[in-house]
Amino acid sequence: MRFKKLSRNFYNRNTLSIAQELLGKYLVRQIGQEGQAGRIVETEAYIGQDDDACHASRGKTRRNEVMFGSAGHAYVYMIYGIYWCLNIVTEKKRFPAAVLIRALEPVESRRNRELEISNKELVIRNKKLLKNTGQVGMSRIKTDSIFLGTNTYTLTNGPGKLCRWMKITKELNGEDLVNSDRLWVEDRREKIFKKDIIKTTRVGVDYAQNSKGHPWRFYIKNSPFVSKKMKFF
DNA sequence: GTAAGGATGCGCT
DNA sequence: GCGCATCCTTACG
Repeated sequence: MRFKKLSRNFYNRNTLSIAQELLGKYLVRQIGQEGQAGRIVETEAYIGQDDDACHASRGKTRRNEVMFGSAGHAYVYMIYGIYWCLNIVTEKKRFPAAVLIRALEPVESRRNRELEISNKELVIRNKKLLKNTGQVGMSRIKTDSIFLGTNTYTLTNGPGKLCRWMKITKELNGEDLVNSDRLWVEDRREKIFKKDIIKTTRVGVDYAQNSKGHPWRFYIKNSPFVSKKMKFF
């Protein structure tokens, strides 16, 4: 393996720091010889029982018990009867907190056989294309694109969609991302600067009277892959 | 462009 | 029963 998986120490910290530092890291899914990787471009923090938008706010249940365990594990839950969402557990044991992965920039799919382009080059290439044409080219994930009948652009710009693309389901609930060979996050040594991180309120938590206004959503400025519609130009 | 509604499982009151 | 950390399609102007 070329890149280092993020360690327990990375996850066993303050959730707001982790949510921001996960931007620019790479989520990797491996299924036998197949797999996908995506650059994380959008996250949200859910922190403890005082956060009334957090699933753990009303205590420990069968669904959310992973959040109460040690950091670095996957908390996967079903939403609206159709979609799965992926969180990564943070903070010390017994403190329920996690980071929701909301959007990726897809960079690899081993169902394609074009593996010669480096991720860095691909990201640069996408930025250039975006600047010049307002479009993003994603030749390497053509197979998935055709399979889903949609643009690569809109393949992973939402928590439900990225799980669909990566085949993340209940099966991975509780998976230890520090040791897993099925799902992990790796550092490809890309630095995201503070000035390029947008902080705003979390999506879909209007019901949370106390914490709905907290600026706990983070995304990479100007990324066309975030879940909310972006204004170009 | 915006708005409304449907699909659908399951956790919680 | 109700409502959800979603997403897509349809119906408007």
